[in-house]
Amino acid sequence: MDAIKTEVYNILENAIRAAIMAGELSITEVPDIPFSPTKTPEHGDIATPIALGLAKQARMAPRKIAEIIVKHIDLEAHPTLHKIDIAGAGFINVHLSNEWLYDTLRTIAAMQSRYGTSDKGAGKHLQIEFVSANPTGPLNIVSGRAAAVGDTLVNLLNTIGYKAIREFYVNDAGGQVERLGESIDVRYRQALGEENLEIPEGGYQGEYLREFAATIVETEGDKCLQLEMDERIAYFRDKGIDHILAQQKASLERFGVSFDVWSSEKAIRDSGKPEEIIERFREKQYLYEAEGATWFRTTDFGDDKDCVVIRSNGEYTYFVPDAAYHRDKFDRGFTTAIDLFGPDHQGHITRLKSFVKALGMPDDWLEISIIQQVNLVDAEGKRQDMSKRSGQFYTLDTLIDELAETVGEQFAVDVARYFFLMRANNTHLDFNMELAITHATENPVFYIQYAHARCCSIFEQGSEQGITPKPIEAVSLKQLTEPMEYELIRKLAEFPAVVLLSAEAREAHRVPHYLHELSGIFHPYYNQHRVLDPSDMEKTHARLTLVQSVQTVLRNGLTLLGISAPVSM
RNA sequence: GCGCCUAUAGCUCAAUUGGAUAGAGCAACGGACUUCUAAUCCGUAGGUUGCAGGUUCGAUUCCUGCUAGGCGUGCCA
Repeated sequence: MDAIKTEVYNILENAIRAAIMAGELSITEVPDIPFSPTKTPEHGDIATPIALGLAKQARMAPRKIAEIIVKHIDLEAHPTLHKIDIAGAGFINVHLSNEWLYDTLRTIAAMQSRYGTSDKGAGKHLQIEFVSANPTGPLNIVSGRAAAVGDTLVNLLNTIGYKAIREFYVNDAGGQVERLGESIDVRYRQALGEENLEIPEGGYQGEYLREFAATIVETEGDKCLQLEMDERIAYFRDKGIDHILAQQKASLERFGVSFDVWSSEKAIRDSGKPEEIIERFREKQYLYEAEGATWFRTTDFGDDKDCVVIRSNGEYTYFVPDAAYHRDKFDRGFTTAIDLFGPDHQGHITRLKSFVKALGMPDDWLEISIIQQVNLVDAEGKRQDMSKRSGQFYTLDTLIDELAETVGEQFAVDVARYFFLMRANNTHLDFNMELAITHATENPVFYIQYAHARCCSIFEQGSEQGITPKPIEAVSLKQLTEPMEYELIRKLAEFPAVVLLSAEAREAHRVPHYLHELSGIFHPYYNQHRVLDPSDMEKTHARLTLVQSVQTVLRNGLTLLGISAPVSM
């Protein structure tokens, strides 16, 4: 599609230039020619509203302009063009010749799993940071959404030629992990029979810490009580971080997400970089002292309030290591860093961007996108609170467990990933468990997977009848004459553009929608037109080639999403 | 109070970044298995794109002001 668009662009550009030369269009220079999507085959394959855009400047009716432009195009000289129409308010609709359709099939056949790739990214290094959940509890489903989105974005970016990596920032230092240590301490002592103990303010109430404490009692008995309280809490903190981090990793692996780099906040704190950051901020006069604390002037960068970077007790707030961490990313040579934040971090966006700017990095180097909250809706349609502190959160593992009961482990992961990916990042997502479980067979992901399985089934059936697909050079593609076949190929041709757009806009949800649309053409086609027809082998082979292309695109698309492409269902 | 996000069919959401008649899936109703898998297909119905202005050839998309919901909001991360 890209090559053909360029070709059409050039043809149109030359036509406009010729019209200007002939004195028929009173405009000074050839503008950018926009293409608009064609929603129906009647509008051709490539359309442009360029005549509408020129109307004012040329002081002429759009349709008249379109006529002039089209007059300067010699269809005979361009075999790829079938015909050109002027329609509506002055749209120029370009219909391509069938040869273009066949080329699409040839391209897919030649590129196979690489169909959809491009070199737009030119090998630039990108880093996507996502999930980055505190090591204080199991991953909840918002983290699951972030994991699915981040993982897919990396796939998409790598597909269009970037070198993108997945990174997880572990907040293994600071107040929250101290509360973790204290909470484990309480559970540990409770497990040993001590009474009248309560989880401290800001601590973690979840059942998982009770279980974890029980395993400590099992392996170490009561000997931890011999430690001083401070030492004991630090011991439990470190032990807890290791344990919970391992759990989080296991959940992510189960979900099909593996990170390339795990960064540690503690390591950043210990590296001396926070001190350098503070020094630089101080030099540039961004800091001031007030109320016993050190503040950063985020208001200089458009925030509504300044923020504390060094607390009155002398400790850094997490802003400092976070700023140091982002400086570190920059120093590692990434051309762009993309952070996927949870909904509770939106206040952090302006601050972090302020730090990035204050540290002399380019404005657009850091992209931040919020993965909005996931509301778990239960059978009664009631929303459930998923805060970690409340202790009644719903974890990613629980979600997959519950789905797996009905559809099995592999499909559970597939369904969850698809549900998380099908919505735009910045919209709130209602995850209706009841619907996902009881109507599992009506899930869009099955619709797509079934389309793929059907393709496979056709080949299996064919080989039983002794029909094996021929190489595309030996196939008479002219046999593909049905409108649905035309529609199908047009859709297949869109795939690389969908991948490109999706990656550049950081909008993973476009891919699931595309695959659903493609399946929505294939299923009816399958129902209405027989592929294997022993009485017409020419047509059979042409259709097999088409089905192979559909299969390839479905598989490539599902792979991008981390969803399996089953050969049978 | 201030900031960010959201508002589109009864429900959940799309709409190729400003283009042509705003599209899918659920839910509802009526049909199709002697067929390459019925996890499918065919048909019917569903809309003042939250409200009011503005920008222009053209707005679901951009701007302003409202309304409603969610989230965030100076020493947690």
